[in-house]
Amino acid sequence: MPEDAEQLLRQHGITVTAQRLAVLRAVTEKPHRTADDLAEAVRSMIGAISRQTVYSALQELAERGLIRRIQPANSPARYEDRIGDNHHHLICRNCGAVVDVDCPVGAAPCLKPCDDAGYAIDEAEVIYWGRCPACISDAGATAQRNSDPTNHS
Amino acid sequence: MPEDAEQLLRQHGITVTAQRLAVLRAVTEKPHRTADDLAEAVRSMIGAISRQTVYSALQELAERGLIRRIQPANSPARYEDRIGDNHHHLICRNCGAVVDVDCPVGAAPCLKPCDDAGYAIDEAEVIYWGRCPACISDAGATAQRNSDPTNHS
DNA sequence: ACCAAAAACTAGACATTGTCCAATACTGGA
DNA sequence: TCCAGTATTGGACAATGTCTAGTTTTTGGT
Repeated sequence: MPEDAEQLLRQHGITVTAQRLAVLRAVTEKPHRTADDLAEAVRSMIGAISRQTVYSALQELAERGLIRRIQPANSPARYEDRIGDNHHHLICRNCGAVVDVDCPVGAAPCLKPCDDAGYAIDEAEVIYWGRCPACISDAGATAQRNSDPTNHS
Repeated sequence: MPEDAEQLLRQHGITVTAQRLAVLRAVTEKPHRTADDLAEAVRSMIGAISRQTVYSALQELAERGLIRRIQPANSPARYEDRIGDNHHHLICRNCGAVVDVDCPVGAAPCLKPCDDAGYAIDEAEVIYWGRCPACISDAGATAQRNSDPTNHS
């Protein structure tokens, strides 16, 4: 099975290493996790990885377009492998859970501002903020931030 | 002139202090600045202010709805006093310049996702990413990040 | 297979942004 | 004016990410 991933990396001009394969797999297995969570996941796959390597692997993968980094306010960056379809995100203000939502419009940039002020716009990033079903039913009582802000898509 | 601002704070249930007046004035004078920039501005008004006070003043003002905090990726939080009109932002990937853009739709939440996944959505945050006119004409040559990512609206 | 060059990995120090806390100073109402 | 309640301050701390120098691994040619 690792064949596929190896091919993928090579096709994108990325040299193949155990660390990068594991990082990519971790992102794929459960999207919207933080660098730290991913490092943990990778450790359970290959035993050990340094923090720095996780960061550089994620950066490399993101630069080459294999994964996408999302950086919600009040949260460390998160990563996902669903790319190229211009979807957006819905984030719970209370627990930080992230879910994907399809773009209501279409291809990027999915929105054009009335006045672009001379900017060359390449992306319209949309984040919907609200409360997730779990936090709504918890009625703001015991709910804390960061219960499991990941694979809710 | 400070009369107005004092009234404003009192009306919003905020106790009036020299620091808060200065912070509010700093935000108003030049929007989209960071806490650090604002601290500098305040110091030139009233001589001195602690970092912590700037942060708590900004938080207080934001909570009471007098100012709004925006937190673009790869940038410290920025603050603006234009509130209640659901406008969005256009940010230069190269220099970080921020400009306001009017919401192409109207009142918040200005967009409804097709599938809200059971979330109670209260805001759709839109950030347009691109390159500002200055960075376009600099043709990626000498341009560095953070030339003056502020009052370009 | 082997070797050299290039690239990636690692650990640790460092940078930035923001928060916590306890002591002191100020504000607003009686 | 005095007092209780707030706000301010500075210093330590926390979270996330980056830099760097040295070591290890991968790659491509023999």
